[in-house]
Formats: sequence, structure tokens, C-alpha cells
Amino acid sequence: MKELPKTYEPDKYEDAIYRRSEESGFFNPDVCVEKGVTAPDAPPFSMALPPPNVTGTLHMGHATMLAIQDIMARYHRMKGERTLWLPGTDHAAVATESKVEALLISEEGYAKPKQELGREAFLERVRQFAQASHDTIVTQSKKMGSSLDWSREAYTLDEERNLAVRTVFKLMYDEGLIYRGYRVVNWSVKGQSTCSDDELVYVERPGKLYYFKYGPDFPITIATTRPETKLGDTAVAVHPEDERYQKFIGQIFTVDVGAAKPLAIKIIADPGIDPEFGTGALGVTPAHSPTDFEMYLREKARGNDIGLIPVIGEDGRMTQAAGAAYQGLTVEEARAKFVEWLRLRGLLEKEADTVQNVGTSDRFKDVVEPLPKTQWFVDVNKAFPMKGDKIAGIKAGENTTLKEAMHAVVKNGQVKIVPERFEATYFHWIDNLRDWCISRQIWFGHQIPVWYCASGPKPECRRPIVEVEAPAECPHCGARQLEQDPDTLDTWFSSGLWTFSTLGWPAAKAMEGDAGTGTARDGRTDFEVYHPTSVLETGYDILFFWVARMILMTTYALGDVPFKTVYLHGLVRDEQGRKMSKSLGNIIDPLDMIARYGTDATRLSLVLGTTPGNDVKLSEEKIAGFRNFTNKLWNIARFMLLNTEEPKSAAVRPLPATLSDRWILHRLDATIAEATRGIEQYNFSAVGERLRDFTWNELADWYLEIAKIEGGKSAILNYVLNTLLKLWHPYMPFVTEAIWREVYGDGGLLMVERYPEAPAAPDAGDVQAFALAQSIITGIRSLRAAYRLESNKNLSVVINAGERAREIEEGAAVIAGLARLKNLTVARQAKKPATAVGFVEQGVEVFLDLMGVVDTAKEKERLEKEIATVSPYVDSLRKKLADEQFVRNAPAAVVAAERQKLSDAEAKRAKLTEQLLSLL
RNA sequence: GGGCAUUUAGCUCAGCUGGUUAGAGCGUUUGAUUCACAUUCAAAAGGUCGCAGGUUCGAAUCCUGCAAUGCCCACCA
Repeated sequence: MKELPKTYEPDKYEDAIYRRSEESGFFNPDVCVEKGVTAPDAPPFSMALPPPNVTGTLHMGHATMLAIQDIMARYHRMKGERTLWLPGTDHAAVATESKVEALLISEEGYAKPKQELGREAFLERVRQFAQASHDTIVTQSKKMGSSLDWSREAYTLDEERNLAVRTVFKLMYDEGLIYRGYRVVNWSVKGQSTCSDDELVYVERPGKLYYFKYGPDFPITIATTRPETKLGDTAVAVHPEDERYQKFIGQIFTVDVGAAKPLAIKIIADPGIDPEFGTGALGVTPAHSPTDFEMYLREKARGNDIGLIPVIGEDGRMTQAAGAAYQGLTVEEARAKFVEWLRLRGLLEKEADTVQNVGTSDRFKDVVEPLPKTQWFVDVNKAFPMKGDKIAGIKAGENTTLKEAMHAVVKNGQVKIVPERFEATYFHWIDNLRDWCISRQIWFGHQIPVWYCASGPKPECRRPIVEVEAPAECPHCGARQLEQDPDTLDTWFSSGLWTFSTLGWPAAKAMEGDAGTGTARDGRTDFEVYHPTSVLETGYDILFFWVARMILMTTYALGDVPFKTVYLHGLVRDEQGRKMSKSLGNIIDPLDMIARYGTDATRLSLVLGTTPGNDVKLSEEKIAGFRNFTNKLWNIARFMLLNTEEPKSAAVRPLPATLSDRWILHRLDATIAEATRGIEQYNFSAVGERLRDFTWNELADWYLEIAKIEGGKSAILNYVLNTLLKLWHPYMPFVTEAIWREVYGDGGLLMVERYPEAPAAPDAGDVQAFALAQSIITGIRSLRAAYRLESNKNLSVVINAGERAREIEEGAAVIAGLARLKNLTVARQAKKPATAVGFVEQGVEVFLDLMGVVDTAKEKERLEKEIATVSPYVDSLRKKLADEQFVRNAPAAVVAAERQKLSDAEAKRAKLTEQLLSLL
């Protein structure tokens, strides 16, 4: 017999437990197979960890994903599945680069670090920083107890992932899905780089709508919030059926607004124009508005080139084309100046206040300027032949587009999104998807695998050379002077390959059986064993950024899905529902909470009381509450150890000796069944709450108290504790593993024990008899409290049990013990003693003898109140059963149940009334 | 402007495909006790399930409308 400390102190155990678990090798599925924990032919379960930013630190969002994913990983591992949970980090291109840039400025006195150091030296500094920072996030992830296979750790920017990126780029280029084009892009002046549509954050701000004409003879007034761009207008668009303007369609007006050259404004028709808005006419600026640019493309496709005049440069200032008066001015200065110019000439008709929605760069935090630039794009509407026939509805070789393929895999159920409502959001995003600009003018990232032959004499030397490995010479002229495209790829391009690049693709696929990373021990590669992954668990906020792009890249490159299920968790907010942020000072740091309350408590607080896709309000009190629970579990173990002889880890299901034994085993079985079903249906919160209810309520508050009365529970306590630790392990890896070791010594790790399975359910009648005993006990306790008799140990109870006498007899000792009675009499027929008060529970009358302290008035009041509660219930049931419609239409079982309820309630009322009468 | 979600006890939230006298945790009130745990135990109070209609024998649950709140998307210049 062994005695545990009175309280569980997590920090004394956690680090050692993690170290022992990691060193055991069981986080690696190959080791599990080697050591016989997992059968070689066991079904796989795999997840890729959404890679945290390499320079980040652990926050509650990470903690949430780690907790939920670890629950799945540990559960499936214990189920005997070949479980791989693969970790990694993300280089987070812009975020990391600008962080290092800022550090070099503030700490080392550089003014312009990139220019001063040059590309290679600067990148070296970024890499150093990333490496140092990497260890922080990894160490912190381990603090959460994550059972990740660190031997397979990946990095978005390492050589294997780089190879995957270059390979996919070339594939897409060769099939025409990646193209280089001169298009309007989102340009961050501050960041001196493009950014994608999804990275824009729209901010509302007050603006002015200016109504003006280009010149005194121009027939149409237009409205704009950005007058300075009008220096680059090349058309005016009107609705084709707008009677006011129809006659002008096709005409060209030459106007001089002070730009470098007079503008030739063509009046064009576009059905997208709203005749009701403004003047019903839109000044078209193809160079500085994505929509106007598309209008320009449509016109051009019809053989009508209206032209495009960039008047704003990459430095955010007006260009030479804007005219001598404007060149070099900022956008704001040019706006004021042009408005003034219009006003002086009487061309400005009206100014109106309005609210404009401006796109800002999420990363660089400045207003994004749309301007035309030659960049690399992914064409989402271009047809390509599907690789393989794994996608239902699209045959191998059949032409499809990225949009169609992305749509298909969710529509046909090959990818399920939990909760389902996000599927609609996903489809909507696809419908509005435009070509994806993937090139960025920053240095830290995957440099685009494209080379140019600057000096080549032949015309084809002008074409980009796209290769997976750097070419030695120009294939056309043999020149060795090749220059690689200086741009890097959008970070989401590489993240999009994550589920398969981490499994060794393309190397593992090409070199089957070859040893090395990405090769499983049985000859099959990781890619073959684990792809597609089982579940992708992440926050709903990156559904578009990442989840959708993984589907895009995988359906294209592999003709397969990246994962079968997407589970989306909500955002962690503070008690008031606000986002946690440094500026609000409301951040709850997971490492802080782990230090104070333990990892298990922190994990539970992020999982219980939550639902998929909904935000979680977190408070320190909530975490503290789960710390109490952790301690409760510890003390349950402490109690059991004090009352158990020779605990055996290979606990055999014991035979129950009493009613309460049968009950607790029945409840345990039900809990196992619910936990299994719940986890597989992603109801992590419900399972946790069920386990807590079983542990604290049923086991600790009822059964352990009964064990003190009945005694001789060694075998059952051993079995229940053993099973319970396994059930809790995926949620609370540390305290369960700590107890396991304390109880069973250091023979083995709980994490590789087999998850419990429920045997066929025993007779439910046992539970009913126990439930009756519980009701009787609670009723007696309640009366005790009402009469302030808590410390009176001389109470006697008489039970008028009727048909249920036998059932009650079996629980009599328990009733007497838990209700702390001196005498208990159970009879088929019993009268209320004159000095007793009573209550009715499930048709059974219970009389508590107060030995003369009965307060008649109080008792009368109590009974009347009870009768007043039952009476309306009886009436409503009678009414319901008298209703022919109900009796005819409702299922027989429901009608029978209602009849039973009525007769019970009537009996209860009769007995209460009788008791009341006896008082008078 | 479009879409999605939320609205249930003082607080945080469960309530699956309609059939409970609507639940949990925290908090509150009252009481107990040091024999696993005060990071404990017992008991109690507390809700016309946002509002208004409708479908149904029966609605917190389904439908419609409205309101409040939050989020996402969008080319009203």
C-alpha cells in the first residue's frame, strides 16, 4: 500500500513525464510498431500540425490547437491505430523578415539593413534569428504535452519543403496554371511588396465623394472618392440601358485635366454599373482599380483597347504621366491639388460625405495601392487534366480547373468540414476567387525557381526558364549568365503543400524504399502510409488562407485530398469576449497558466465548455476550476491506493458483489461508450464533461463514499481507476501518467495502454434500484437541512416501500450510511410515525422521525408547497391524455410513458395529501 | 449590400434528427466536517429558453418575420 501526497503539484511531475514519454520513442509510430504497441497492419491516423511561426511564442490559440490535436493523437494511438502527428514550423516570410529588419535598426544601428547588408548577409541574419527563435516555440509546444513525432519535424523553408515547392511550381508553370502577367496588384508602399487579396484588411473611414466633369464640354458628370487617380482615366462606363447616356456610348472625348498628355476618354457600356449610384457613370481608371482593370481587360478582349495610364508609382507618389504639376506629390497632396484645380474651373459640381472601405495590408499595416505590375499568378480558371482518379466525379485525365476541383472535393464529401456551416463559407470564397498573385518582393522565403537569360541573342531567350534545379545555362543560346528571379513566393504557396511536403513528397514518392526521412520502416513511404491525412485541425480564421489553399494545391498536384476532415476551433477571447492583444493588456499567457495551475488544467479549460467553430471565453477562474478537478482525480487515486491491495495494471473486470458495484460498473461502461463515440464525432467538450461528471459526481461523491460503508472494494476500485486513467489520458496526459506511475511503478507508460472498450451493457434494472436509493438519500438529506438536523446522528427512517421493498432492501445499508441514520425500517406497508415528516419519491414514501421537533406550521407549509408543485403537473398530464388527438397521433411508447407519469404523479399527490391531513 | 453565427439561470455554456416537471460548471445562500481531497462535502434558491406569428396532438428544438450582438465576404465608383 502506497500513500500519495495530499495535493497534486503539476510542476513536480510534468517535465519529467514529457521527457520520459518522448524518450520512449512512442510519439513515433514506427517505434510503436517495432515495440508491438501498434500492429503493423493497423489503420493509419495522421495529422499535420499547423506550423506555428518560427519566430512566434506560444499563445492560447496554439494551446487550443495543441490540446485538441493531442486528444485525437493520444486517443487514436491508444486505440491501436498507426498514429502520426507531425510537427513543424513556418518561416512566416514577411512577419519574420520585418521583425529582423526592425531589430537590426533598433539594436544594431542600421538605417536600411537590407541595402547595407545585401541579400545574402541579410538572409543569414534572418536565418540565425529564426533558428534561435525556433527552439522557443518547440520547447513551449512540448510544455503543452503534445505527443508530436519530433523525429519527423519539418520546416517550410528547409531543403525538402523547398524541393516540393519548386516541383509544384514547375508543374503548374508547364501546364499554364502559373503565368507571368502585367496586372493590377495590391501594392504596399511601406512594405514595397505585393500582397494577395486575402491578406487585405478592409477598414472603413470617412471620405468624400466628388462630383465633377473632366472639362466644360464633357457631357457626363462622374463621381469619385479618389480624384487624383482620375489623371489616369481612359474611359467612362455607363449602364448599357441608361437612357441619359446611351447616345454617348462609343464616343471618344479628349480632355485636358493637367496630366502629361490630354486624356482620350471613351464612353463604354458595362452592365455592372449601377445607374442609381452617384451619377450613374464611372470614371474608369484601369491602372489603379482592380475592377476597372477587369473592365479594361474585357474591353480589350472585344478588340477595344482603352489603354492604361499608371499615375501612381511604387513609391506611393504621382508619376511623370500624372503631369508636371503632380509628379512627385503624395496621393493626398495630388488629391487636394486636383480638387482645387477642378473647383477653380467650375468643374466640381458637388462634394458629399461618404464612408469608404480601404484595403490595408495585414502585414505592413499601410493602405494598399492598387497598381499594375508584372507578377506571377496562379490561374484559378485554367483547365488542366486531373492527375489520377481519386477525386469522385472527376476522372483521371479529365479537364478541370482549380476552382472546380476545390469545389468538388467538399461537395462530394471527400473533405468534411466540422462544423458543417463553414462549407457554405468555403464555397462562397471559391466563387469569388480571382487569380492568385504569388510573387512577393521580399527576400525571406522560397525564391521563385525562374531564371532569365539577360544577354541572350535569340528571341526565345527572353522567355523565363522554369526549372526545379538551377539550370547551368540558357537552353536557347547556352549563355551561362543566368539570373534568378529575385522575388519569393507567398508564404501560403508552400503552406499549401504542407500535408504532403512533410511526408517526403516528391522524394519519397520517387525513391520508394530508399532510407531516409519520409520513409517508413516497412518499405512503404510515409507519403504512402499517411496521405491523405485523417484530420486537419485549425482555427476558422485561416480557412481561406490555408485550408482552402491546401485543398487547391493538393487536388492539383496529387489529384487527391489533403485530409478527410477539417475540424475548426474558435478563437480564444478574454472574459468580456474581446480579442486578446498586447495593447488591451488582456492576454492570458498559457505558459503562465501552466506554471500556476498545470498543463492538464490549462488544456481542459480550452476544450470543455466549447463547441467547434465558436469562440471561447477564457478566464483564469475557469482554469483554476480545472486545477481543482485535477487535484480531485489525484485524490481519488490517493484514496483508492489506501484501499486497494496490490494494484495490478492488467486489471481484470471484477465481479460485482453489491447493487452499488453493479451500478458503478454500469456507469463506467456507459461512460466508455459515450467517450468513444464522442471523440470520434469530434465532440471533445461533451466527452470531457461526461468524464468529469462520472469522475467527480458518480465515482467520488457516490461510489467512494459507499466504498467506505461497504468495504472490500479492492478489485473494483483497482479496475475503475485503471479504466478511468485510460479514459482521461488523452485529455490530461500528465496527471494520469503521474498517477499511473505512482500506482503501477515505472513498468510502462499509460500513453501506450489500450483504450478501454465497453462490454455489453448489464441489466438496466440495477441502475433504477440504485437511482431510487440515491433519491431517497437526497430526500433525507434535504429534510435534514430544512430541519437543521445535520449533526443529529439519532434519526430513524421508515420507508413505506410497496412493490419496491426488495430493491430498497438491497440498498438499505447504503441509505442508512449515506443519510447517517440510526435506524432504517423498510416495509411493504408502513404507516407514518406520529413524530415523523415525510416525502414521496418514485412512489415510495419515506418518513423521517424527528422525535418531537416537528413544527406543524412549517411542515404544513412544506407539504402544501410540494402539492402545489405536483398538482398543475397532474392537471397538464390529465389534459394531455384526455386529448384524443394526442392519444391517436403520438407514438404508443410516448402515450404509455405519459400514462405512467400521470399515475406516479397522482400517487405522489395522494400520499402527500394524506400526510398533510394527518398533521391536522 | 450579401452571407454566416449567436441570443437558454447573476456569469460561461450544454441541450443530436420536435415528446424532461429545461441541464452543467462557476457564483450566491444555508449548513457540515478534519477518517482521499477546504483545490472538500451536503442542501437550497435561481429560467414564461430574445420578440411576434406559424406548422404540429405536442416546439427551447422545425418554418416565417423582427430585434440585438458578433464575424466573414463584396468593384456603389
